[in-house]
Amino acid sequence: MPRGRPRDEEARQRILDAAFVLVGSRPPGDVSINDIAAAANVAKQTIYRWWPSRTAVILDALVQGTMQATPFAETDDVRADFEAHLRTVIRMFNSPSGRIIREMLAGAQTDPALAEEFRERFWQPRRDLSLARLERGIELGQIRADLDAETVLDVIYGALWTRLMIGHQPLSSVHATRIADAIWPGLSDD
Amino acid sequence: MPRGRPRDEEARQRILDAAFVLVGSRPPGDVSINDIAAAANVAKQTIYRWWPSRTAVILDALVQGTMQATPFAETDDVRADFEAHLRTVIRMFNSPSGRIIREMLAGAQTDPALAEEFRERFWQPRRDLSLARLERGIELGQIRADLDAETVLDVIYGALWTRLMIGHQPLSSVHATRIADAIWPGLSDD
DNA sequence: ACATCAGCGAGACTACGAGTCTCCTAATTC
DNA sequence: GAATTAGGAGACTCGTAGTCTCGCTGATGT
Repeated sequence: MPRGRPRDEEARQRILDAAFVLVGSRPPGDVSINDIAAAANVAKQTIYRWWPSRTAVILDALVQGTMQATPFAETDDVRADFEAHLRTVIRMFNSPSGRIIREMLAGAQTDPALAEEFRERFWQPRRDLSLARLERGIELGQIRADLDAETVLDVIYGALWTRLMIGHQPLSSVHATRIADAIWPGLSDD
Repeated sequence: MPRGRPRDEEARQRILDAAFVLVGSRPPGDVSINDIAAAANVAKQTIYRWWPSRTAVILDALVQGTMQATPFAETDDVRADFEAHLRTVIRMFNSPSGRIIREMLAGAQTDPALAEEFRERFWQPRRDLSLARLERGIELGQIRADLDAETVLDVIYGALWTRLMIGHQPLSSVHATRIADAIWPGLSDD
């Protein structure tokens, strides 16, 4: 046990919860670090003792609050699995998590360190899951083997991410089917 | 002719040029309105007399400086046209315009008015060009007619926009071919 | 018991940038 | 030449991220 008063784990949790709820429910860019501190019943310094910046807290809140939101089922129909996964991602984008992701992306454009952390902690783990499923689909002979895997994933999920960030069209679950309809004939190995 | 001293059109141009050069060449988020005013040899008030906000100036600079950067050739091979267009977009994303777009997207996440203006003045005009080419491809019998056009464009270009914003992988012109390779077999009408 | 150490709440304080205001001068119309 | 609007310079306000200080608290070590 280290010297001194131990960290208050409950306060830590209150901070992350408050960040998630506030940023997820208010107009984007509208939540200051003071707001989070007040909502968590915590002093600002307590936040800065454990996180290096405002965005770092929010990223933590996002990672914690969105950990299990997009599970990847594994049946013997790879297309169906991807379509189902697209639907979970769409639901997640339309939830508070979607707002938080948008804030993180905004920050990432002007803060390379945040961008790196976002990719490492949020983007890449999900990406790896999708990649594994894609490779399994190739093994199963359901997906062409001659394509660049990163590109295939960019194509599949890029449509969603772009709508999230540009907002040129609404994003609903029918979109999952439409994307699969457009892409799958070109991906399938027959 | 209206009363009073006429607007200094040269100053207007200097402001837009300075904004384009500065934002396009410096680390993102590193250009203040004072920097632009100084570089353009202009008083800050002169900027705010004509633009409502910092981001509005930069969006104007982007629109003006990127107007003709992604022309859409029309041959009788629709796939080749799209592939060529993807290459021009990639080149544009890797130019100063790309940095400016990233700043605008960052701002758009927290400023709905900017988001709307970005879509209207930058996104939609290009989108309309792509849409027209896509519909022409359908008429020519080179592209399936049963797909949702917006989704097809999301899929084609979303891969690029996502790489621009996430930065998980570099974006070079070989990517244009890879995207076409992955998508076209599913789009072509045969 | 008591000193020591680190965390906590409260709130003052600093740094910085967006946007406003003021003052004076310049260019144009009536 | 009076009125009007723009431009340059720079002070000013305001809000927020992040720092600092202070008195207090909950642990450990002797």
